Amino acid sequence: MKGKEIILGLLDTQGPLTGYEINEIIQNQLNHFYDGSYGMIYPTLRKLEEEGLVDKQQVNQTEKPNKNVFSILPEGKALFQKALHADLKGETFKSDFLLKLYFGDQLTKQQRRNLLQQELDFKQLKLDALHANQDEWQRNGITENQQFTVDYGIATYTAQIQVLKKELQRL
Amino acid sequence: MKGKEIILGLLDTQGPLTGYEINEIIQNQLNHFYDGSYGMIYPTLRKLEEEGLVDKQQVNQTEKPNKNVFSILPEGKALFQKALHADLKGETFKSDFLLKLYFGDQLTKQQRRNLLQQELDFKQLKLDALHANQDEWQRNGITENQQFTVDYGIATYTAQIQVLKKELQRL
DNA sequence: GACATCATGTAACACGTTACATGATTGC
DNA sequence: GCAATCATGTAACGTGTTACATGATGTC
Repeated sequence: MKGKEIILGLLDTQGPLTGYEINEIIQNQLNHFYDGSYGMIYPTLRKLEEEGLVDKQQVNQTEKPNKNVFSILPEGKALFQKALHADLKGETFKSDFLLKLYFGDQLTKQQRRNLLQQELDFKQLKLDALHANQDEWQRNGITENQQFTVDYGIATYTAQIQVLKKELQRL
Repeated sequence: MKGKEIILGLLDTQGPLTGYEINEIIQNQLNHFYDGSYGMIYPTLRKLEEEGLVDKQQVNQTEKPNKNVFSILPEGKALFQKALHADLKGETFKSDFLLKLYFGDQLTKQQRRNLLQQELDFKQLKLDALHANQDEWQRNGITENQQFTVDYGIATYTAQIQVLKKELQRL
């Protein structure tokens, strides 16, 4: 699944949304298994509209800036269903941290420690955010499957934090 | 770090290599934190040569097809060092599996089970490959840091396999 | 004769990133 | 006056993917 299908999926399961709201969901709920930005969201929404897969409605607001609310159309729903039932694609993971360590034979002990510590802090932040967000999310309703994606993320981060801590102690 | 720097890094740390050998290393040793293919390797090698960062030498072989062996040049080494000491970039992770589950409220129980089972099989394969490869790798020499990247991968996959199994049992 | 391994490459395309550019409203 | 939040978008670029295209040598 790519940006296009993910936006369709969000519109299909959460109802009409603005580009801004789509970004919020991606940053908060999909953060640990997908990564998107405005630079992808707005151009994609425009394309989806051009292709007749979504519908745009302008909403004027007085206390806030005006906004464009997008709704999914039947053609969009069909395309999303197709994507949802397509063959499972492999995941991609790229880690600058592991690459640097892999090549980092020439690094000093202090530089290695720094790398490990930075990565540890980073992962810890991610884990905290996941926990914090889960509480928020549960109040607005979360499905069993979505809860599982959170559990999966927590388990992954927790295991990684453990390995990082262990290695830091060893050094 | 991107393809360009990774290839430079491999040539710097492992000595002269062919495109084919670079691919082998990426598939076997970097597999769990980087993903590259011939479609990236050969065009990148050509660019590196054009930029004067690597040197190409044709080697004729009798028992095997002829090959092009690439060596890193001082300019290439400098660029690689720069990349190695640059700020740590965040990682990217994209999981088709988690995306489908996230959106998969409408999926039947059987479809969910299939997804989980497929992902479990997939992760198990990755873990087995990592273990198998480690043995091979250790014989040819592995640095402490490289050993850590393996441990990190094993810990991650193991944790994920556990969550997947638990969820499968629950269903 | 078929298959695995070694070996190299291109062309067209898709996709997303980065940087830029703007601006209203609310609350401190 | 300033920061935070809400809100939208484009242009240029970089990077990698997909599909295609080829072929030698060794081994079962």
